[in-house]
Amino acid sequence: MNTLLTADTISVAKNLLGYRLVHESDEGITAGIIVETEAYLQGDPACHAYRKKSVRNAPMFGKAGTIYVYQIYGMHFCINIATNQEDIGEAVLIRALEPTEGIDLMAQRRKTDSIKNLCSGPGKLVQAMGIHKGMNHWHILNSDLTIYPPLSDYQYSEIFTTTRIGITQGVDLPYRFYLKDNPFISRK
DNA sequence: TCGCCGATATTC
DNA sequence: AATATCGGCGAG
Repeated sequence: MNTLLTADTISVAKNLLGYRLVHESDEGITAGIIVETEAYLQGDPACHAYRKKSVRNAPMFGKAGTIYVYQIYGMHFCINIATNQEDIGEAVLIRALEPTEGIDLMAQRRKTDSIKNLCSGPGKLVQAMGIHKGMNHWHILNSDLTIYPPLSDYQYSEIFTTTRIGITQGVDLPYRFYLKDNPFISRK
């Protein structure tokens, strides 16, 4: 578990696929399998930590496993997990989950009955899981929000690699990873 | 089903 | 002025 997060960011982004993200909230437990991630690296113009450390991107410079929650477009939130060594501003964006537990609660939070629409996007999964800004700077291995290795009987297909979604810089970098044929990713 | 567009706050 | 998004809308 330790080396999972301290490895280079590309490896972490790939290795997190299949892991389970679990949130034990006051409203109940929700959980899902990570099926889509993106890597954001040093020297990458799309990375929030590209220029310098700031109040917003500070969690990216935390030790591996530090949670980075930020607001986007004024109305949505996304969650990242910091990677690499402390003071290196890199992270993995969680983009989609395959819902496994607390689906009723997720549906209630998301105001939809479509399972495929619960966690198929970075803003969606944050809402469905009850992830909030207060988790910023927490650590993923020491929080109500945590990760567990894939269940022994969970078989997933190979990892596909593409360019990232929704960015206007670093558009050619192959830093998006998802499980082939998984119906819960953010886009085809 | 696809593509366009507005919402809305924080950062640059 | 730009943004690591989403849901609603209208056209096909």
